[in-house]
This record gives sequence, structure tokens and C-alpha cells, in this order.
Amino acid sequence: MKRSSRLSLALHALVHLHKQPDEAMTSTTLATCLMTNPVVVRRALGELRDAGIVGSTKGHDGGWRLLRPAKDISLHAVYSAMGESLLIRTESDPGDIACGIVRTVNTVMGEFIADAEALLAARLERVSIADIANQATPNPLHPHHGVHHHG
Amino acid sequence: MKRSSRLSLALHALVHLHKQPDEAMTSTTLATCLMTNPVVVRRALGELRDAGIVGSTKGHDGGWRLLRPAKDISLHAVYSAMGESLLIRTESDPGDIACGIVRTVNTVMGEFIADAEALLAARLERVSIADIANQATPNPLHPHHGVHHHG
DNA sequence: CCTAATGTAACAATATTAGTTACATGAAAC
DNA sequence: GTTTCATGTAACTAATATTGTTACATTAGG
Repeated sequence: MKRSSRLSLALHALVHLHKQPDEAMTSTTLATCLMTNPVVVRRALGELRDAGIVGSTKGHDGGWRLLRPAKDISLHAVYSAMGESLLIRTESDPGDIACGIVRTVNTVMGEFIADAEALLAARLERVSIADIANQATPNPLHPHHGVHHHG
Repeated sequence: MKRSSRLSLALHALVHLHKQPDEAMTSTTLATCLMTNPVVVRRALGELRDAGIVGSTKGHDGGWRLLRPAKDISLHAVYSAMGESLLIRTESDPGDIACGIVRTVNTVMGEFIADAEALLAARLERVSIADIANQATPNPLHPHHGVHHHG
């Protein structure tokens, strides 16, 4: 697995929920689609639940569903809900603290990153889960039928 | 240590080389300033040497020096020389390969990242090592004397 | 009260990154 | 030419971050 698979994992799950609006999907079902563990799904979606993006219900016929239309869920909302960023973290540069250069590099880099962060946030705000779903070109071998039986 | 300290490490080293243009600095001296191991310094600067940004000489009075003025070394040159990026890598999303959604998420994200990469590259191109050095506000407690005896 | 779901803590496994040791190579000093 | 001081690099170890797993508590419905 690669770094920050959490992000694509969450997006993947959200698109699934969007495509199946009628009934809640369980963590186990999603985990099968995402080829991971139900607990990992809960952890990721739990953060989105705290941000009011998805809702979860326990017990019979419980599971996850979107709390608002996919077109109203921006990628930026997802990312900030998960405390993630597209940019690397470059805080806390190693180096002798008595050396002024360290702090200068950190300052310059920090400003650059903050600037870039704002730039990307604005762009991510303009992309929604619906945008991703609409671009979904079904796999010619396994077209979607609403139910996802993993291969 | 934080992720991609390699980047700030390299920048830190380059500013040191810029501030000391008269003689070469050894990996050991730099390692002391950067609070790391000489081999780590060699690994990082080695990539910059391959890119023609710095030069190294062996033997007595050997070490590292800049091969061109600091104002002509852009952050983008440094980053691409090291094969690094300011953006996270999101390649190879986990998920069932038979599920079209996986590929769609990857496609959309990939395009977004590529776009952002180009954007940031252009911005990094406009910042040089000299820009960082000029912004260096010396530590009031330990002003620079040219030689860096670590604390 | 049994089943099916989430919630979460604690732990194990894995992957990534940084640090270290060891030794070969090359250049200047003596 | 031999010694010394430097880089070059491979191999290994250690530390860190991430992901996966197990176990069990909680809640809802039949």
C-alpha cells in the first residue's frame, strides 16, 4: 500500500455510497470492494461522519450512507475532514537550532507550502464526488449492476 | 525526523555552501550543522552533484561547493534533482482491480495531481537558494561567524 | 435474547525512512 | 610512495509511520 491510501480509500468509498443511495452499505461490504479490513473502513469513514459528510447506523440494515448529495461533497471537504493534505509535511526540519539557516529554510518553505495549500484547497473545492462518479467509465469486463460482488 | 527531511536538508546544505564560497565544506562539517550523519549528507548532495548543481572533490581540502551562483539554483531544480515533489504520492490506490471506481478515482486524482505539480513547479522555479539566504535573519543569540561549531 | 451492525482500544505486521558501519577509491601533503 | 583526508557506496541496523488484525463493548432490530 502506498502513502495516504486513506485519501483514495475514502473517495472510493464515497463514490460507492453515492452509487447505492437506496440502502446503507456495511463496512464489511465496502472493505471487500476496497480490498481492506472493515475496521480500516470504519476509521476512515468515522472521520467523515464527525465532519457530517456521512452517517452511520448500527444494528440490522445498518451501515453507511451519504448525508448530502454527492455534488455537494467537495474533495476539499473530504481532505480537511480527514486532516490530510495533498502536500507533504515539511515541518520541524532537522538541524542545529542555533543555526539561523534552519529557521530561514523552514520559514521560506512554510510560507510556500501555506500558499500552495490555499491554492490547492480552492481547486479541490471545485471538484465533487459526483464529478468523480460521472467520469466513471465502467469496466468493460465487469460492468456495474448496483451490487458489488468482489472478484 | 519528519517526512521528506531530505528536501529541507538539501536546501539547508546549499545555503551553507552559498555562505561559504571560498572553501569547500566537508560532509562531516555539514553533517554537524544539519545534525545528521556524513553519509546522509553525501547521499543527498550526491543527487545534486549528478544534476550538476554542486561539485565534490576528494582528498585534502576536498568537500562540496556550488557549481553555479545561488541565484541560479531554483528550488525546482533541487527538487527534481532529488526526484522529490511537494505533493504526496497517490499512485497505486488499493482496491479491487475489477471495480471501475478504483480506476476512476485514480484517474481523476492523477490528473489533479499532475496539474498541481505543474503549477507548483512554475512557482518553485521562481525561488532560488539566494532568495532563501537573503531572507536569513541571523539568530540574535548565535550570530554567524562563517564557521559553524554546533551547539 | 439473539443477530447484525458500528465504535474503539490494543496489538501485530509491514513499509518506509533515517542512521550506521565498513571498506574501496582518489587526491593532496609530507 | 606512504600517509592522511576526503568522497563513493553497499550492506546492514534502527527508528518511525502506516496498515491490518483481534477482541470486545455498544446499539438497534426481529
